[in-house]
Amino acid sequence: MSNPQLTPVSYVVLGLVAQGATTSYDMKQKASRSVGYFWNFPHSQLYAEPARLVELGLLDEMREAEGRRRRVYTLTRGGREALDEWLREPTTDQTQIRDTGLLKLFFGDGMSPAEIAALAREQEEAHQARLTVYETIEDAVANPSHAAVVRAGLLHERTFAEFWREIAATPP
Amino acid sequence: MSNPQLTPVSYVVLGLVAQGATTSYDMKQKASRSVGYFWNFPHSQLYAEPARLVELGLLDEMREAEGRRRRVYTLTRGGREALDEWLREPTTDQTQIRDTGLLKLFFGDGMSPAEIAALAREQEEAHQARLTVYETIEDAVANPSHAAVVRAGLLHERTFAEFWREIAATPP
DNA sequence: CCTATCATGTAATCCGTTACATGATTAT
DNA sequence: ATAATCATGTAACGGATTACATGATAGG
Repeated sequence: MSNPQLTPVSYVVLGLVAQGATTSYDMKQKASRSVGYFWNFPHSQLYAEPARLVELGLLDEMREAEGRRRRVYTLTRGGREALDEWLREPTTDQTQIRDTGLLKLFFGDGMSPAEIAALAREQEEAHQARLTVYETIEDAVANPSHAAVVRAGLLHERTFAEFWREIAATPP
Repeated sequence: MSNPQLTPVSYVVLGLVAQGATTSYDMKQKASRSVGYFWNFPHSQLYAEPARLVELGLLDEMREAEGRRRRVYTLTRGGREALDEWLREPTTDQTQIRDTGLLKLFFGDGMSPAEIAALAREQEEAHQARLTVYETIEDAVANPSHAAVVRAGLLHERTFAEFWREIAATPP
C-alpha cells in the first residue's frame, strides 16, 4: 500500500536524503554524479519536491541560522518507512527508454542508407562517449549498490554502441 | 532549425501518420505493437497531440461523414517537411532510461542481500518476458527500420536480464 | 435484443521544464 | 574591489497522466 502521491522523483529525494544529502544543492551534486546519469531532471525539482515531501510529513525542514540560511532536510520516521516500503514492494512499471535516435530510426523509412548511416555514427559516438565516462568512474565508486548501477549503465552503453555500429555498417 | 514547439510525441504522431495511420485509434493500435514497446504514453495523447499539430498546420483534419464521424488526419506539406527535417538534424538529447528497478538498487543500501536478490529475480523475470516478446515478433516485422528497433529492444532486454541474473546470484 | 467491450473523445490536475532572479563565494 | 561563478531559490507554462463519459459494434 504505497502512497500514490509519490513519484519516482519523490523516492530519489528520499533516497538521497537517506544517503546523507542535506540540502537541495547537496542532492543536486550527489545526483549529478550518480543517479543523474540515467535518470535526469532539472535542479528545480530538487527544490520543489522536498517542499512537497515536507507537506506529506516525510521530511523535516530546518533553516540554517546564518549565512545562506539554507533549508536542511532530514528524514522523518514516515519518510524512512515510505522509502523502505517502496524498496521492498514489487516493481510493476516497465522500463522506459527515451531514445530519440531509436525514434528516428523507427520512422526512418524515408531516409537514404547514407543518412541512416550518419545517424548511426552520431549515435555510436554518443554512446561510446558515455561508455568511456562509465569506465572512468567505475573503479572510483565505493558504494556497491552504486557500483552495480554504474555497471548496468556501462553494459547498456556498450550494447547500444555496438548496435549502432552495426547499423552504420549495414543500414537497413 | 527545428520547431521548438514540437515534442518527441509530436514526431511520433507525425511519423505514424506518415506510415499510414489515419485516426487516433489507428495510431494507438499501431503504436501499441511497435514504438509503444519502448516509448509508452496514454492514448489520450494521441487525441490531444494531433489537435495541436493541426493548429500548427502540420496535419490536416477531416471528419468522417457518417458513423462515428471520426477525425481523419493527413500530413500537410509542412508536416512532411518538419518530419524530414527532424529525421536529418543531429540528435543532441541523451538517452533517458527510466527504470524503477535500477532506482531501487541504487538506493538499496538498507536492503538485505536476500531482499536485493528478490528484487533482482523479479526484474530478471520481467526483462526475460519482454525478451521473449521481442523474439516472438522479430521475424514478423516486415519494415526493416522497425525490425532494427525491435532488435535494439531485444539486445537491451537481453543485456538487462543478464545483468539482473548476476545481481541475483551475487547481490552487492 | 441486450450487454459487454470496443472505440473515441473531454476535462482537470499536476508534475516537469524553462526561464528568471538574486544572494554568497571565490578568483583576479 | 570587482567580476565571475557558485549556490539557492521562485514563477509560470504546458505537456503528460488520470479520470471521466458516452456512442458504436459485436457476441450471446
